Amino acid sequence: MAKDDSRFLDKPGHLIRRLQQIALALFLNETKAFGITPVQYSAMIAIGNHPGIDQTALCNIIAFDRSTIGDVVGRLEKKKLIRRLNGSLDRRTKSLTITPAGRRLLRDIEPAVQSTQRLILAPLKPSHRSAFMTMLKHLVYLNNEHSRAPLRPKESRLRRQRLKARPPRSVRKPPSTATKSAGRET
Amino acid sequence: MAKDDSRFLDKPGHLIRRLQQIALALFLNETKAFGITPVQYSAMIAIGNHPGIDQTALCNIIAFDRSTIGDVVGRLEKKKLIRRLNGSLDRRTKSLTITPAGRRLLRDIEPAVQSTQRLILAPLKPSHRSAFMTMLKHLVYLNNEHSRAPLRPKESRLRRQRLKARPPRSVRKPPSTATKSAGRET
DNA sequence: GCCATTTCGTCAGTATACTGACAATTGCGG
DNA sequence: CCGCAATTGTCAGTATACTGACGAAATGGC
Repeated sequence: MAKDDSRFLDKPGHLIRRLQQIALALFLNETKAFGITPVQYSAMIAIGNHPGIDQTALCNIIAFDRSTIGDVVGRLEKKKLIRRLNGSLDRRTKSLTITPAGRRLLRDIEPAVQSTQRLILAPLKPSHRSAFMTMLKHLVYLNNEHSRAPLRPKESRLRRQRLKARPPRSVRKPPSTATKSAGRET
Repeated sequence: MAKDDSRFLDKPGHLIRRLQQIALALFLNETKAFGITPVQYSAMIAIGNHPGIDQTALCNIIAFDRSTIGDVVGRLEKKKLIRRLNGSLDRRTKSLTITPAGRRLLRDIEPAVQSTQRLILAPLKPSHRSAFMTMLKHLVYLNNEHSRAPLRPKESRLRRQRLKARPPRSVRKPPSTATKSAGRET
C-alpha cells in the first residue's frame, strides 16, 4: 500500500513543495528575533538597492505577484522599515524607500540569513551543493515565463521610460505572427 | 545597482520559492480541466491508498499541516471526490475514503500530471535530471524534521497503537517548570 | 475507576499566492 | 486636444501554510 504513495512522494512537484516548506521553516527559525519573512527580506533588499522604485517594478525584480505586493510593503511600512509615498511623476504609482531602521535590520539580520542558506544545503556534500545550485538556477531561469510573476529584466521598464520609442501599440494583435515570444516586449 | 540584487537572487531560499511558484503554475495549467490543486491531488492518492485513514495520519504521509488539512479535505468532500465520516473506533477522528468519482478523476488526470513533472525538469539535460532528483530527495529527507509538518513513517502511529509500549509520560515535565509552556492548559 | 496527559480536529490570526476584475491615470495616435 | 489602449495599485474570491490555542475524546498509570 505505502508503496503506491511513491506515485506522488517521489515526484518533483511534491519534493519541491516540501523543500520550500523546509526552507521557509529554517528561515523563520534562524531569523525569528527579527520578525520578518523571506519575502519581506527580499523586498527590503531590492528597495534598498533601487530607491524610489514603484511596486510593479519591484515585483519584476523579486518575481512577485502584483496583487500580493501591496500587502507585503504595507506590513513593512507599518513596521517603519520602508516608506511608501505617492509617485510624483506618475500618480498611479507608489514610490518605495528603505528607512534607516530598515537598513539597520538588513545589516543585523545578515548572519542569520547566511546561516539559513547554509542549513538548507547542509545535507549535501560540498561538491554537490554548487551542482545543485547551478541546476536550480537553470530550472528557474528557463522556466521563468511559466509563472504568473516572471522575473523581468530591469530595462524592460526603466529603459522604456527614457527611450519612449517603441513599435506602435496596435501591433498587439498580430494576424498570425505570435512566435510565442510575442508577449515579451512588444 | 542591480548587481547587489544577487544578495538574494542567487540564494537557495529565493530560487526554491521561485521553482515552487513555477511548478505550481505548470501543474494548474496542465490540469486546469480537472480543477484540483497539487495538494488535493496528493491527498486523494493517499486516501485512495489508505482507505479509512484519519486526517492526522494523512498529514504524516503527505507532509501536510494538521490545521490546513481540514480545509483541503473539506473542498474534496464538497466536490464529492472523497467521503468524510466520523470515526467509529475513535470518535475524535474523521475517516476518509475516496469515491468512485475520485478514482475516475485520478485515472483521467494522470497524463497531465506526468507531463507536468516532465515540464518542470525539461530545462535540464536528461543526465542531469536524475542527479537533481537524487539531491532533491536527499535534501528533503535529511531536512525532514525542520518543517512543521515532517513526514512520518506510517508505523509511528499504527505501530504504537499495537505495541502500546513507550517510556513513561511523566518524563515530559523537566524540574524547572514553567519554561514558557506554562500557559498551556491552565 | 480517576486523573493527568495526549491526541484529534478545529479555529482565529497572520502571511503568501493566483485569478479576474476595477477605477484612476497615463500616453499615444490622430 | 480627444479618445482609446495600456499600466498601476487594489480588491474580492479562493487556496495553501504556520502558530497557538481550544474542547472533546481517548488512554495510560495508579
